[in-house]
Amino acid sequence: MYLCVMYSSELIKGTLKTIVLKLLSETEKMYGYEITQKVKELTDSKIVITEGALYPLLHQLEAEGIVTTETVNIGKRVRKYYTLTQTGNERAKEKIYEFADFINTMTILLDLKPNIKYV
Amino acid sequence: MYLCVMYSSELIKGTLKTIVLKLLSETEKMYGYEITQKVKELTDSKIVITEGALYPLLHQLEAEGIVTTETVNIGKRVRKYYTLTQTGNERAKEKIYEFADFINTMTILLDLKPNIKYV
DNA sequence: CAAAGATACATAAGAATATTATGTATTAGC
DNA sequence: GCTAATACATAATATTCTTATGTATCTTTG
Repeated sequence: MYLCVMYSSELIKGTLKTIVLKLLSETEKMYGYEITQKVKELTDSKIVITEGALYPLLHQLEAEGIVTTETVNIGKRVRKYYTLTQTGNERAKEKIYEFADFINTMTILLDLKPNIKYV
Repeated sequence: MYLCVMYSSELIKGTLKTIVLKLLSETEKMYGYEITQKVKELTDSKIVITEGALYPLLHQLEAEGIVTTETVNIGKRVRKYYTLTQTGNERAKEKIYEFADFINTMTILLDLKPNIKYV
């Protein structure tokens, strides 16, 4: 699940998958806890992913063939790494593009940043 | 409810309230069907609000004191206008600001548009 | 002028996703 | 030795949207 310190929880619903796919598309392989920490770090604690949302999602992604897993023993503790499959990489690109487009649409709709110039 | 032609529905969850509050903050008073048409028009049919999502939300906003209603008879048909209260205006500003900030965070997180210049 | 589509409201059952809570266990720091 | 952090997992609940259905009027078009 999400636990969002700054934003109302309803706002963030549905972005978790996009975030996870983006991180996995950059880092080759990551484990669950690592993902939560990375998101916290990158968003300055504005978005904090909780386990109740993350783990079920990761299991779902695995079931769909979006990721493959690899279990590694760190001492006596288990760590489960997730890696994007080829399909997963495509899905990641699609999701990120979709979100970028969504941001554009919402920016127009909410009349935000009326004068943006890409340089 | 939402019925989104272009975006996956999960992505848009939670933005409906922000959209409605934004439109009402611009137009003084609007009725439900008008809101659906305006959103459709402004987003080029990329976001289409459906009645099953919209009406319950409007009723909820009324119950919370965010909007007041005014029923007008157009011929034999009824039209229910919604107007933001003072509290509603504040909530609208908050929601829009929150979403703008959320977009910024997500833009960083997803590494979108690295070089934007505001002119 | 009849049918289809648009206008205009409303609600209810179901699905999807996140929240909250709980559980287990190891490791690090104080 | 205790607390916090690391690391996994799941289950009950809540929220929000989807899908479906219902009623009724008005407009357009063949």
